[in-house]
Amino acid sequence: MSSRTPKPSDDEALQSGRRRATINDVARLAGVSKKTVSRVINRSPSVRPETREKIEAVIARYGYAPDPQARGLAFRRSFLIGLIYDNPNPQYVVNMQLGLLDGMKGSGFELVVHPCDRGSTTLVPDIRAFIERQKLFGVVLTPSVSEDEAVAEMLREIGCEYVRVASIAVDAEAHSIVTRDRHGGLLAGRHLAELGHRRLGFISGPDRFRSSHERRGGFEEGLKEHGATLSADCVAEGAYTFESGMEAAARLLALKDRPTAIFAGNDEMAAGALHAARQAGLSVPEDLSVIGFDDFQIASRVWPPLTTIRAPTREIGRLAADRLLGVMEGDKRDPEWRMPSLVVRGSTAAPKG
Amino acid sequence: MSSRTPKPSDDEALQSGRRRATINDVARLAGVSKKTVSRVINRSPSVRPETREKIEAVIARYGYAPDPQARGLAFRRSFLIGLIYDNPNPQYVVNMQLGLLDGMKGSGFELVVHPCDRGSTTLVPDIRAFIERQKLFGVVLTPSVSEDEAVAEMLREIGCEYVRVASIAVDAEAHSIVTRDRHGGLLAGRHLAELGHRRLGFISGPDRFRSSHERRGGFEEGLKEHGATLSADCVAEGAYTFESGMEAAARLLALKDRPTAIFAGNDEMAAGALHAARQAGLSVPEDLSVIGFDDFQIASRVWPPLTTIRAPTREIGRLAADRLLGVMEGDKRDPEWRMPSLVVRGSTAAPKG
DNA sequence: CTGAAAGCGCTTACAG
DNA sequence: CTGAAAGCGCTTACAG
Repeated sequence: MSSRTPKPSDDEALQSGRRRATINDVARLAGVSKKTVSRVINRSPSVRPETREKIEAVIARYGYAPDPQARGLAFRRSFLIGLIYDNPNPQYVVNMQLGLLDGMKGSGFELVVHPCDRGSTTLVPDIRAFIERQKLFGVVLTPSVSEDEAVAEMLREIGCEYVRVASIAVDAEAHSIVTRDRHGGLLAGRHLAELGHRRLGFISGPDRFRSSHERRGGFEEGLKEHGATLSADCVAEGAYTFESGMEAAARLLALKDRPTAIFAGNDEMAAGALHAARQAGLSVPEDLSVIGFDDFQIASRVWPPLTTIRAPTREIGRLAADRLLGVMEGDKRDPEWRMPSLVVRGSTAAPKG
Repeated sequence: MSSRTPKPSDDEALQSGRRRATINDVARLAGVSKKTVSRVINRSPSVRPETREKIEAVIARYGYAPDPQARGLAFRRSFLIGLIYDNPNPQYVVNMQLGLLDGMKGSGFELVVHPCDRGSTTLVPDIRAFIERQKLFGVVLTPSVSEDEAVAEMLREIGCEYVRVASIAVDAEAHSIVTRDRHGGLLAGRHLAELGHRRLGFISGPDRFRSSHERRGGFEEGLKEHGATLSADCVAEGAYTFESGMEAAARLLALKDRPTAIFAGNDEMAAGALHAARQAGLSVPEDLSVIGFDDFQIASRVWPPLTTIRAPTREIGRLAADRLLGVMEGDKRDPEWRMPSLVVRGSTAAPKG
């Protein structure tokens, strides 16, 4: 029986730390039932203060920590949170993980990573199997899989907690963290327009990423404030990769009336644009201004260092974890800290002449 | 009771997929005891073929998958594998995770990530608490925390399975994956010496990383093959970061008799060296050759693209998972696929004159 | 406010 | 080769 009286040797093992304390040990040592210990663990209000203190003393003395597996089995739900992503950028993934871990610190939850392929025909059942097998407490989804309605639908159906990180509100507030990419695009447009650029180029991300459209929309807005516009022939589609950025920029730079400044949808593509400019014999920023998006490490490694829009990915991850764990009800912090912001470096300048 | 006869409504739920099958369902439906089902799950040889087939048919029919939490509780061990790391490079971390996931695919294990701080005074107890709380099946450690003997000692003490990824054999073969950084260094030295360089510079990683020393040792070996040597004044210590590489390179380039080629301990520092060269008014590779290590994305993003040593991090991760899960006994593949290799790009050339 | 019983879904001895 | 009983460490009704 689980509530049997332990043999003397058992207690020795406990004392010496060779055996971890269980709820039964705590109950016995505190002279209460395990149910009452359970109440303390789960912060039930209906425990007499003296009883609570007595139990907490024993818990502290023996360094008792409830077994997440046993609790999970009884709760029919684990203490694991899944990060489901298809964004291939390592820096994005790591920053997001760090942010989630920031928010989960001390919560007793652990982070399980689950890359996926948005293009897979078995995407929804695969994710579902992952969640049900591990009985995940909840999941955090990042773009572009966060923008998949079929996935969200399935999550609701099986009753899994979830938070979707996306550039616009794709779900109820309790289920989404909005990254405001549009605002970042606006800052980029404003910056270039203020420098005096009037002939502008844009390299978009892939169509399936909502951020591609938001960044462009914001960009056009920013230009408009200063009477500039983005003409359709100056838009090239990329894939958020270095190579695609290089190719797209090469196309834009081959135009008879080439742009004097290019806004690339992310830093990787902006780095590609830098290479394309070099191959076209153009100097940055003298002949061409380039601005990126993300402010990942690469932005300051290339030459010239990229002016870019800083996306606070780690902070966003922290918010996502906070929301998932329900500790974000009363967040009254300045919302600015989670907004994209402009970082000016050496790749942008006023146009010549 | 767990073996009670289910109510009709229970079976409906099962049929429709609203309820997941348990070992009791499978046992009842197959007309055997749950113990026998357990034997099939755990691949026990002592089950009659016909019995096994009958059970497997039911398992397939209902898509039964054993609950890892319940199994874990009974086994006193979870089906989680921890990645414990302190390497701050996002690309390294992500590549390693992908490799581990490659090796874990289909195994039923999940990956839990656990960044740590090697400098923390509570490093060992923190890791220990993480492992014991989650009852991890095992852990994979990467440099530099993989090189910490106190951590390894604790792992053995608590009987946790582990694999240490390191540049040399720091442990018994069953517990280590060797990345052969020395060989990579040798390729770098050979390459530069073959190009004709005789005055060489080296930017090392931090002292606590064994790879710093291995890469240097190999480098000197490679030079020696061609009668070249690394003089002590041409060695600068970095910290595997971009900024440290920039500073270290600046110091080397300020020498009266400056080197014509620099081997940086990793790509990040090599990128820093490129910036330092530019600031010193030197062209790469005309005035200075630069070679990195890792072949992470950054290597092909900077200008000129870096000649570097490719470290097969993802493959190494796969090997680590294979070893941890014990599926690597009979690995007869060509060991070359897990060796560092030379990738020649635009940052190296013969010295002038 | 507190507890005894039953159960979560598995496995480990122990029998036979 | 197979099974009934007890247990892993918790929580959920249900009592009182």
